Amino acid sequence: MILINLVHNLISEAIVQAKTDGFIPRDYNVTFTVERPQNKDHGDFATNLPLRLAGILKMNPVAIGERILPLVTGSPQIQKMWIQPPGFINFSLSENWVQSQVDQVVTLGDSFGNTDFGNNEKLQVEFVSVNPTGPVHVGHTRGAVLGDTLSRILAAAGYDVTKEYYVNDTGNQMETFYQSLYIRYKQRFGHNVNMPENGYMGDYMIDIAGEISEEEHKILSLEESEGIRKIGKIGLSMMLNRIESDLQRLGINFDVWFREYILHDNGHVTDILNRLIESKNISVEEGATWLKSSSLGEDKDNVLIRSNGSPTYFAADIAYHYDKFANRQFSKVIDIWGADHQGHVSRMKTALGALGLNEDRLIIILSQLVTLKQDDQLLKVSKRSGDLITLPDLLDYVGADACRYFFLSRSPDSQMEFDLDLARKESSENPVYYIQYAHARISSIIRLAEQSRIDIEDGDVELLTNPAEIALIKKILTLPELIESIAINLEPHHLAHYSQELATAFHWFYRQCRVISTDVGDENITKARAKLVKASGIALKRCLQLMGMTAPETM
RNA sequence: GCGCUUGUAGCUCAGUUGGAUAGAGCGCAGCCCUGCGAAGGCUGAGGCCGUGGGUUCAAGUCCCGCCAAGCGCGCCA
Repeated sequence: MILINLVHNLISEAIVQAKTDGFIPRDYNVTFTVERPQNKDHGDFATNLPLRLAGILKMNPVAIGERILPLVTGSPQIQKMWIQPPGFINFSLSENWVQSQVDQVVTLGDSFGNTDFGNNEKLQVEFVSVNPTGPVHVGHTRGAVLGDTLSRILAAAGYDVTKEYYVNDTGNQMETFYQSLYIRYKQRFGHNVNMPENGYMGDYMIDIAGEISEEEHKILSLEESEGIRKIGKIGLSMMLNRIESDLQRLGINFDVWFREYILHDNGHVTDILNRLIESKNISVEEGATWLKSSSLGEDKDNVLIRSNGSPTYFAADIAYHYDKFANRQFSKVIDIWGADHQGHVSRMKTALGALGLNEDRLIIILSQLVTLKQDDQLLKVSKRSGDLITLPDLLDYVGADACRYFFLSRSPDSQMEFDLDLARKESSENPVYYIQYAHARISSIIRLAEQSRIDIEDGDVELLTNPAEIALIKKILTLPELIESIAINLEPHHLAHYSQELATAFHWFYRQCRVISTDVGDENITKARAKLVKASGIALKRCLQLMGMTAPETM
């Protein structure tokens, strides 16, 4: 069991007892929190229960603590419990138990940190979903890293996770993409034709046009509309291949690439429309079909079917999300969207509600926009103008590991400025190297231990009594708790910070404690410490894996 | 105008959902390798937590106003 939950349970049991004893009114709903104090003098865990009870009991919090404390039963993990003003009950872990966990971590190996918290619940994370009209750029990359890392962590927390990319291969923007590509293609063969008004101007369009063989496809011999259709189909699949391989460079693979056109071809969009008509949430005005979202609490109504008869993106998106829940049976769906889609959030949820689904099952995380800075100038990111920094550009600059760590370590709802010069210049001072260095150092020690024929498995963990050793073990042991809390709060940026703290705890231990010693009489402590190093390596490697980063054994 | 998000050290950012003396990295000033990786460790300086009220035993955290920045408010996606 997760430690913090254990403490929580001990207190809950004490509350039940206190109610039985008549100390706390039976019908009073007691709320309290258990936290890890930042000050070491306050133990490993603390609860504010006495402070919370002070109001209703009209007693001094410390006095309340003195009544509650005897009701808290002991456990092998807890060594000491005490009351401290202004009214906290503090808990400290048993040193023996802490030491014993080193064996436990080594036994668990790569599965250390996993919990069964998610109970194998079927869960979907949909992210990136960049329109295939252009490459993935820096702004998308933030959401990509967030979604992928979150998926990895949720899987570690015991969920059955499906990673999905929604391909918007239909609609006006695609038509523009097809036309733009057709024009570029004709230009390539010397035709004097101009790009459409809002065409996609990026150089990648010229690249793609250049890769399409006229011998094979004979596009120029077709009538214009036919040529556009044909080259569009080819261009779309080339674009998707690029997106897929760019994301793979970042360590991201999807389980499902869901194509929007299927929703139209299979009649899902029409189905949804009928369901909404049945539920009387539809109106027809000015030739268009509207979702009457304003009567469901939204600011305004939204068009589902345009007056020209074609469904909007919104209509398809409703069908898509309905399919996730009703047909594919995900218990929860996490969508990661760019902040520019923020206006879409509440109407999407409202639509699901209108279809009789519990809108809380859809969780939408918005990642704020990324602005780029180079030479102290802000760069504008516009796909159509072609003025953009793409994911492969970024990977060439800073590498996948730094890229992932950089994006992951910031909370998604604060907008960030990506200084390209700094990211590049800092590469040797980036936190990512600090963490990876710790892993390389650990690997180096393990190598030396093996060469010296030290039997790590034989180490006696009870010899690990140095404060640096205990602190390191305790830090390692918070990983399962962290994974569980990320699964609840969906805030993976904490993992980035934890990794750094873990590396710091290790580096400090390394300075304080000689691990491999050839001195006579040091054999036992050497074996014990080598085992701790191994456990540290397991925890650190797990962090790096969850963050999608490499765990180098040398650097 | 309305809505969403943000404002914490010189810079980039955390802050365990209301707790005890507000933290980390970079940068800055020092100190530490004749033994396992110095891409490391240690010490120090640096804060009106945007601002003004409020809520209570307790506010960076919750509520209201104001200021500033970003985004959104299409029969685009």
